[in-house]
Formats: sequence, C-alpha cells, structure tokens
Amino acid sequence: MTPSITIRDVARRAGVSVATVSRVTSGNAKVSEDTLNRVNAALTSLGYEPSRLGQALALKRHNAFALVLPGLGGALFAGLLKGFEATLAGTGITFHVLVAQDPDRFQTQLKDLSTRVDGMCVFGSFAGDGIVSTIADRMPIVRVAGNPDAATHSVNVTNFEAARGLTRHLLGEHGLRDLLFLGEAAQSPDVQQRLQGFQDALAEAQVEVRRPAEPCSLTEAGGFKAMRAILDRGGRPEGLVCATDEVALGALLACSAAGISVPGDLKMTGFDDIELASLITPSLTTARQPFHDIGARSAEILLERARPALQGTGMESMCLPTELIIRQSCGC
Amino acid sequence: MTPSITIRDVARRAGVSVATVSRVTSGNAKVSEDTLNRVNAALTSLGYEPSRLGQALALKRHNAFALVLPGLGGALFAGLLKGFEATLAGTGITFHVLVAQDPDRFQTQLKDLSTRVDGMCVFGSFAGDGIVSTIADRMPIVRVAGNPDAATHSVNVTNFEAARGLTRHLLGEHGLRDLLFLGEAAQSPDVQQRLQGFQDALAEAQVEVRRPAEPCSLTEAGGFKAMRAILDRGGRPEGLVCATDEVALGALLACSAAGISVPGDLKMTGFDDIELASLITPSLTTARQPFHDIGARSAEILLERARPALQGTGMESMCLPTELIIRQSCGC
DNA sequence: TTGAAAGCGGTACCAT
DNA sequence: ATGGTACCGCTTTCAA
Repeated sequence: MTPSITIRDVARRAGVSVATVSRVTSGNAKVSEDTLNRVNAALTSLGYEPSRLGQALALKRHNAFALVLPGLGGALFAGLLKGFEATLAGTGITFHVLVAQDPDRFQTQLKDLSTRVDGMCVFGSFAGDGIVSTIADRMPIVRVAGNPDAATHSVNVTNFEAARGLTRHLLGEHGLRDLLFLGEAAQSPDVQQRLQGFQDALAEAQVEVRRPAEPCSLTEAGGFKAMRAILDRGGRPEGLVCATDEVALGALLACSAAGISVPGDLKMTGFDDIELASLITPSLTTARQPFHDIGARSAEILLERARPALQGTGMESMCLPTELIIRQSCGC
Repeated sequence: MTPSITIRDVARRAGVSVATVSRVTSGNAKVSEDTLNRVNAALTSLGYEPSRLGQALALKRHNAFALVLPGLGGALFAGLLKGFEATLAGTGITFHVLVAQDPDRFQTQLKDLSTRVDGMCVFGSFAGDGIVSTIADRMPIVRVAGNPDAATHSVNVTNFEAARGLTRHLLGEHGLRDLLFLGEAAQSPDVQQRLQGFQDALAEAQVEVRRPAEPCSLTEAGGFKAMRAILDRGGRPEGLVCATDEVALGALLACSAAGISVPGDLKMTGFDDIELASLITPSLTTARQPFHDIGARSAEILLERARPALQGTGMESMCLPTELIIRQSCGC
C-alpha cells in the first residue's frame, strides 16, 4: 500500500509553493508559462491526484450526490439511474447509491450518507419523512415518487391519470365490471396513486368495488403468488390492474400454470412498459413511465440547487407525463 | 440551510477543550464523571454530529467501503448486497454502491470512488483489470465472480462444477445429445466458467458440439429474444443450459409463445435459483448460489484487511459451494 | 505571478 | 483527567 503523494510533494518537486500547485490543478488562477510547465511536469511524473478529502474539507463541498433506492431490481431503477448518471457525467460530480434493505439500519445509513454528499435524490417514502426533512435542512433533496412534501423538491409522474386511463379502458372498451388491483400500496406513494386512479375510474363508472386490492410485493414472484392465492381462493375477477409490469408478468405466469387464458379468460394491464412487455404473448397493455427523464430531471434540480446562490428560491415540483400503451393483454 | 456545528462549538458550550470533547465522542479515553456530564449535555443540546470529513482527514480512514456492481437487477446482486450489508451493520462502517453504466465514465467513477473508501468489493470483470490493480495498490479489494488475479482477494462459487453437473444430468439421466448454452460469456468470468463446465461435460460424454453458444444478455428479455431467434432460425436443440434463471425464464416465455412445451419438447436448466424458479410451471432445475454468503464473506475479508496491521498477510481466495436443484424443467 | 499562512473539523500527542 | 497544539491535504486570502 503506497503512501499517497500530496500537494506538498508536488510543490517540493517543482520548487514552488503549494499555493501555486493548487492554482495549477484547480485551473482558476493565472500562473506563468514557465512555472506551469514545471508544475505540470512534477504533477505527471509523480502521478498526483488531489485528495477529495482535503478538497472537501477546504471547500465545504463533497462534489458528490446520493441516489437512494428502496431496493435493487425493477426496470424503473435502472432507467432512473442511467438518467441520473447521464446528467451528472462531465460535471465533475459523482454519486453514491444507497439501497434500502433493513429499515432499522436505513436511518443510520441515510444520516451517514448525508455527511458525505451535497444533495440527495430519494425514491419513494421508504425513508421516514422525519429524517428526510432533517437532512433537507442542510442540503437540497429531490423526492421521486414520494409523498408531496413542502420541504423537498419533487419529481413525479401522472400515476393517477395513467391508472385511471387503463381502468377506464378495461371498463369502457371491454365492458368489464369485476376488476381487481394487484399491488402493495402501503410503502409506495406512486402505487398508492395508481390505486386511487383505479378506484376513481370505478367510482366514475358507478361500479361498486367487489374486491379489496390484493396486496403483493412489486416483483414477478409477488405477482405470481398473489395471483395463485386468488385462484386458490376460487372465483377470479374479469380483469386485473397490476401495479407494475413485473407483477403482471408474475400473474400471467400463474394464470398460464393454472390453464387460464389471458386475455381470453382474464384481461390485465401492467405499469412501466419494461422491455419484456412488448415481447411476450400476450403483449402487455401498460403505461409507460419516462424512467430516464425522471433521473435526469432529478439530477438537474440537484445540480441547480447545490449552487449555494440559488438555495432560497423555493421548491421545484414537477410531474412528468406517462403514455398509455394498448396491446393485447387487455383484450384488444 | 443551517451552518453545521463543530467540535469547537461544543467545547465552548461545555467549557472544556476540544480534546476533551473528542475523548467523549470517541469514547476511548478517560473523562471524569463530572465533565462527561457537562460535555454530554452540550452534545445533545447542540445536536452535534462529528463531521466524517474531519474524522477521515485526521484518521486517514473513511470508514466506508464500496460495492461495485455491473448493473442493477438480478437476484444475485440483491442477495450479495444484503449479505454485505448485514456483515457491515454495527461495525460503524458504511458502504457505497457503484453501478456500472457507461464503460467510459466507469473508469473515472471508480477512481473517484477509490478516494472515498477504505476498500472495495468489485463484481465481475466489467472494471478493467488495469485500474483495479492500481487501486489495489492502495487498499484491499475483493473481486467477486472475477478472473483470478494475484493482486486482489477473491470470492467465487463452483460455477464450472455446477454447470458441468447440470449438463451431465441432461446428458446422462435424460439421454439428450443436442444441447445449447444460452448466455453471453464475454464480460462475465462466472458465465465463462459455466460455459466451460457445459463444454467439459459434452467432451466427457464424447458428444460433439453441434451448436455454438447462443449469446444473449443475462436478463429475461435477453433469454426471450435469444430463444425466439433460435426458433425463427428453425431446428431447435433438445436441451438448453441457461446461464441464469432469468435467461431460462425468458426462454420459457418464448417457448410458451411458440407453443413449444417444456420439458416435453425442450428441456432446460437455469442457474441461481431465484424465487420464481420454484414457483413456475415447470419448476426450474437449476444450481443454487449462496448469494448472501458471497456478500458476507467479501465484507469479512475487507473488514479484516482494512485494519492496517494485517495488510501484508497475502491474498485470500475462496470458492463457495453451489447446490444442484433438480426440478421439472429438465424432464424429471 | 508567487509565497506565507490561516483556516476547514477533527484526532492525538505532549504537557500539566 | 485535562488543555494546548500540531497535523491531516487542500483552498484561498493577503502581502510581497
């Protein structure tokens, strides 16, 4: 383990002061042609890399953001991450990903993270609002798919409208009446909004809700198990509005295992438009979320607000559009 | 944005020196009952949190590790992450996740990350060996599912043996001869090893390889598209050895869309044993990887080696066992 | 243009 | 047991 070389080593080697070396590395002060060369020579010959630590301490800035996700997996996170990364690329700012696992430890992890970054993008409401607003007191925070919150910026999509649209489609175009919502809304404000859109469409069509929403984790396995539970119980609905495409895929597998034809015997919709949605048979009717944009916009907000001058300018709140994708699984 | 309070604020408030406050917060030096109380009072009333930056600079230690993954998604990563986290919980060490996206930027990100942590766990060989060994010169690195490398510690599983076992099963128990390996081995040493195990079993049974391995990305969509391509081309194999369960799932969906029965018309195996593997019909014959252990052991190695005293003790290299899970998709 | 020096927020050694 | 202080690596005023 080589001891790392510091700015003083470079200064000594180039026969100048550390201040001058700093001027060269940061590039925002004039240095004579001659010394510039000497310093550069020393820089490369020593292979010097400035310590982020020293910089951060002196500048009171980390040049790093955090992206907080409630779990790995899910096409949404991958897309969001890409968008976030793409926006930050070339800015000199990096970001750390924190994946929520254990709720207990999560608080601690979040607090620790907050001492290492200049801003955070937090997905959902897994992180307790209390701690988030505490942190928001010290740095900009963008909440994605979270509850509305006066203390933080927010980026959302039209979950309500999209889910209502899908439900209306099942109700109107296909004349269904006995519908079921599949997905756990408790910890996910975005799923909560979809559930509300679903319920709103039913109310609007004056269809009484015959079945409580079937809670299931938002994974393929979750959708599979929930659907199997429904079938085991006997008496399936006419249509399924699934919280995500993955849930729909799982439900589809459970139906296929039980010999139930989709959309023949049961119609269904998903949410997200993951890659597989257009590939499978039947292809999935769903609502497309602009994953990449969500991440990109979040990063933009952070970038803008992390510059101290702008910090008092109020909270930014945006709602990105979704797109209904009508395919086969709804019966079309 | 509240200006953060420092150790000097606390010292002033408690009427003691900063040294004494440091003694209290770090807890490794004797302080009289009386002053302890005074300091604690100041601590809580001010809501003081030591700055990681100051600590890191003084201690030359970040109290943080990094976990570097080649993408989100994949049950393996989720399990690995959990194991890693579980081991680190309570040690006072946190970790950052870096998700490889753009190969170009990745080098930079990795280098940046290396200035913020005391050790890293790197999955696969996405990260170029050059940069990794550069970093390994300054801190302990554990490579998981990577190429053997004298400069880093490593954690692997018995990919070769497991894949050979699955292939032998198809060959021996089910008498198949025309087999195909599904999965992209190029960037993934672990998949490469599975492919070798597959090939070894064929050679051993003196079965000539009729088809080149079908490359596909290691996702459900990847498996789907690859299988569909095979079917479009006409003439399918008797059996499929898939690089991962997700690939197998995708292939299964493609078969089902094409009206091909599994395991009736085509037998297949997966790899990983994800949750869905045991749920679907047909249930998936596969090899179980100890996800959690992989992460846990990696973290343990890092923990051990990050203590400066032990850094010269040579490289640790371990290979964790896998377990063959025979279910239905192979024809059993 | 360049250098000396004062911080940034801690830790730890050396006195007392 | 406690305080004073040098130091960690860097940036940035202030003088020269």
